Amino acid sequence: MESLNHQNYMNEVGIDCVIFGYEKRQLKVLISKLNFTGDFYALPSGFIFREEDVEVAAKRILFERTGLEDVYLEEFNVFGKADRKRKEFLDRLIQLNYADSETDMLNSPNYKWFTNRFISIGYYALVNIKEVSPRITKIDASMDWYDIRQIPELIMDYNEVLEKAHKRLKADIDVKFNAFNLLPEKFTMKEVQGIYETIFEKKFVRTNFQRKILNMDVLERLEKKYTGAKNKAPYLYRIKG
Amino acid sequence: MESLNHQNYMNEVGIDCVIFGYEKRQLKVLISKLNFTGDFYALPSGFIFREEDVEVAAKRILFERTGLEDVYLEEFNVFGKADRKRKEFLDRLIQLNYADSETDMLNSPNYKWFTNRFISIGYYALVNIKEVSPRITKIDASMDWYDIRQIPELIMDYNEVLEKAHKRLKADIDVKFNAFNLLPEKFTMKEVQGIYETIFEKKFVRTNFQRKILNMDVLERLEKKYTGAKNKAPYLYRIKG
DNA sequence: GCAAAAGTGTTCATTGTACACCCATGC
DNA sequence: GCATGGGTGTACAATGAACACTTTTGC
Repeated sequence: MESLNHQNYMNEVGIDCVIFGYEKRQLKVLISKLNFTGDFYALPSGFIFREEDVEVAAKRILFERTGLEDVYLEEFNVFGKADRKRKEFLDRLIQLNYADSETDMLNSPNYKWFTNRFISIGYYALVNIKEVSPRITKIDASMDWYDIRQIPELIMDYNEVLEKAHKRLKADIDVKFNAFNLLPEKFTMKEVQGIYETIFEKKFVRTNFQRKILNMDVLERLEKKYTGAKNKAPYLYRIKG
Repeated sequence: MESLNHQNYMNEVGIDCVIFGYEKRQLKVLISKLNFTGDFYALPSGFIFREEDVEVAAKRILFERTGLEDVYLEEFNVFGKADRKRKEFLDRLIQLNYADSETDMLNSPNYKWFTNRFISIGYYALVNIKEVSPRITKIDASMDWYDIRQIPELIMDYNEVLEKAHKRLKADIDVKFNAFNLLPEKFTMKEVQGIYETIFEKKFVRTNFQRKILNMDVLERLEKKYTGAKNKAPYLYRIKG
């Protein structure tokens, strides 16, 4: 188990991130496979420096994992059960990876730190999947995008965390008009419709959808997009302001 | 400064409560005046035991202050700025109350504990004001209901906390149908309308309001309420389920 | 019967949905 | 011109707001 300088972190609070991306009519989530024997899948998470604002910490963690700054972020829930199955997960990890030196491990400061009771603050982020080059840390074997309909079994209570984030995203979209953050800066109405249809899992009538979105009065129309296709070129849009 | 057994509490996280009540067409909030020289007003708050679920802690704190169990509770925001003006408040309190022994005070464990960097989880509660007999603790001089339009200056960032709770309550009401929790078990439609008009600060047309609420399909109609007034007796309603 | 307040029905306006129609693009 | 897909207009339905009307209650 790698060494971690605990001193500088708050040791009762952490941050869990649900990072949403969109591609090919699929809503995707960034999930890490841990660099240990055994199939351990986790949401990107991190700790808060002693003198750091929580939101700043969330942005930092997001930057570390995606390389993105100025990401759309929303705090959606606190996970504060006393038992978040953290110990259960760690014991299994140690059993599979450190069978020989198990007793040493159980007495190490790292083990103590990690089995500490943690309250975590859940943030969800909306990113343009094309701009992200997932960065792995020492504890990740890989970081990949998973279709929200095909999420593997995650460690601890992360499946529940993910579910809550998804639910909250659906509720926010029609209120906060935030779906556009899943797209590049400029996009066509068809792309927006694709996102809505994917997230709500239903079709919208093209013409009425266009009016509905434009009536939100949050987009500005830009130049047309000529793709070379033999049909009328669609307008590009951008978030106002 | 009273003694507090820190050992059993998490020492980086706390809970702040915004307790809403309704009376005489006023939306009210429970605020404590601290038992110290100087006008220190605070929101009810508390700490979390090491092995206690956060939500359980919130319910416990609410019970301690109101004597109520099974209160409607909603987590609405995390307050995670590194500087929440906690030290600023404490220093002023000490200056006004312990001028003589100031240096001792600044070195006491209690002072260290209280000036610790705290992240707080904000809950708002909706209660039937008539059922509440506000209970003061040792640090409260009094606990009183304040009209939300006439809130005194609160310590730390509590005015901001209150504002966020109020904003969230307004947004939740039409989605979660939770306004009824401000009333007794049985209530008339006119009382419901009073709450809505107070919270949204506007009048509703009586007949349409009735239909709107009944169409939510969350109330069941009970017997009529005979008050002795010389007019048609209104029906009583209750939350379904 | 009368005044006060509760409950229901009816009309009109606003919004939402379905769909026809027209327009731009490249071959 | 023609096939393809984007943009606008229009008719109808559903919902919401304003208000008239009816019912109940106690004196």
